[in-house]
Amino acid sequence: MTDTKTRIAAGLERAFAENGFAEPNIDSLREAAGVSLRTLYKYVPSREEMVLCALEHRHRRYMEFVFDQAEAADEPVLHFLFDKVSGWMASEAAHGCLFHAAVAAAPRDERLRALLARHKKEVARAVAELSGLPDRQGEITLIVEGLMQDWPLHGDRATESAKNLGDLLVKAG
Amino acid sequence: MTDTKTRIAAGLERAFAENGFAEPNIDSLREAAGVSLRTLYKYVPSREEMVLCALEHRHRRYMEFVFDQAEAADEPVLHFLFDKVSGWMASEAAHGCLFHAAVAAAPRDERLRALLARHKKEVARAVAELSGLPDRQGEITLIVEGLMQDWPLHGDRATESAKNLGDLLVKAG
DNA sequence: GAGCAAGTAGAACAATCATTCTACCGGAGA
DNA sequence: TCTCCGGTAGAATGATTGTTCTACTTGCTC
Repeated sequence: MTDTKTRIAAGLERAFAENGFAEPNIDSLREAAGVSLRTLYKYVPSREEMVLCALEHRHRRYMEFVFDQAEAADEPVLHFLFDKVSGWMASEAAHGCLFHAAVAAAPRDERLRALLARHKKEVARAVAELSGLPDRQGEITLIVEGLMQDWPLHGDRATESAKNLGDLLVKAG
Repeated sequence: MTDTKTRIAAGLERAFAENGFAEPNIDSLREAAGVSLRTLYKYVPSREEMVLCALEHRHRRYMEFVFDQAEAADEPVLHFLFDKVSGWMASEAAHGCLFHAAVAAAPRDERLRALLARHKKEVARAVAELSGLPDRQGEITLIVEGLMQDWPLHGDRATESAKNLGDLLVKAG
């Protein structure tokens, strides 16, 4: 039995991922969290905090989804990475990166910007470690960002483009 | 003297670009448009329409900024393209692509999604025509998307990564 | 100079919002 | 058995929202 705070965070994450950050009001967030209004505010005392809470939960789930069991790959490591990212988009992020979406909705919010920066930094570090191409970290990051942005529009064609670029990167050393 | 509708569209575009789509209320939009409330509603009869109006104006300005005078380039054409895009980010889009931001704020809005798709399609077509690499359209689009997403975080380093990837693409033919 | 088109300024309104508060319930431990 | 603890249900509140409306001004044209 997961504890209440985690259940709330998971529900909030799902609500924001499905409906964006502008639309959902407190009552729909409460319903998604599956909890009473009083309990919701007890654990997450304002709407702003609800956004941060959802994103922190998102970060943990994303890192686990993309980077766990990475050594089990029997395909080129960048193909494996881009397939994982595409799989994440397909199952969890049909509307694109949730962190960029949050910042886009409220670009003046410094805490959100900081959270985005921290998330992307940790992703870049994990990517560099996984790929074994530390001096190509910038290029791989850019491909991943492009893939996440382009996937909602072009689906698997975006994945193929990412893999092609990855191949060129590997070949060039 | 530009006509009223254009002045309103320009003001709305600026307001949404600076403050995102969730935060600005009608009165701040009115102020940015530099017009009275009555006039604002006369030309743009709802907040939803204001978003669409701003994005249509944005599209025209973006296409002009990035793709006009493209033949005057004396550097590799993809370098020219990525510099243009970076220049756009620096002067106009410090928070990333406004179309993706709009959709991210209200992912259920079909009209917004359609506008995003149309914008990206026209950009992809112009990119293919400019680059002279029509069968690499997917890869170039992905680099451009990655650059626009990554630039707010990494600035010129993102531009360099994009150019490196572009060079690999050209070399591979 | 009358009339009209196109604007400003801002009050009024109904709806919705985030947040707080009151009242109640089930179970576990002393 | 009593009594907290952690929860539910939902009403109350006060601020804010998008939108509409009234009253007034300015410049152009017949």
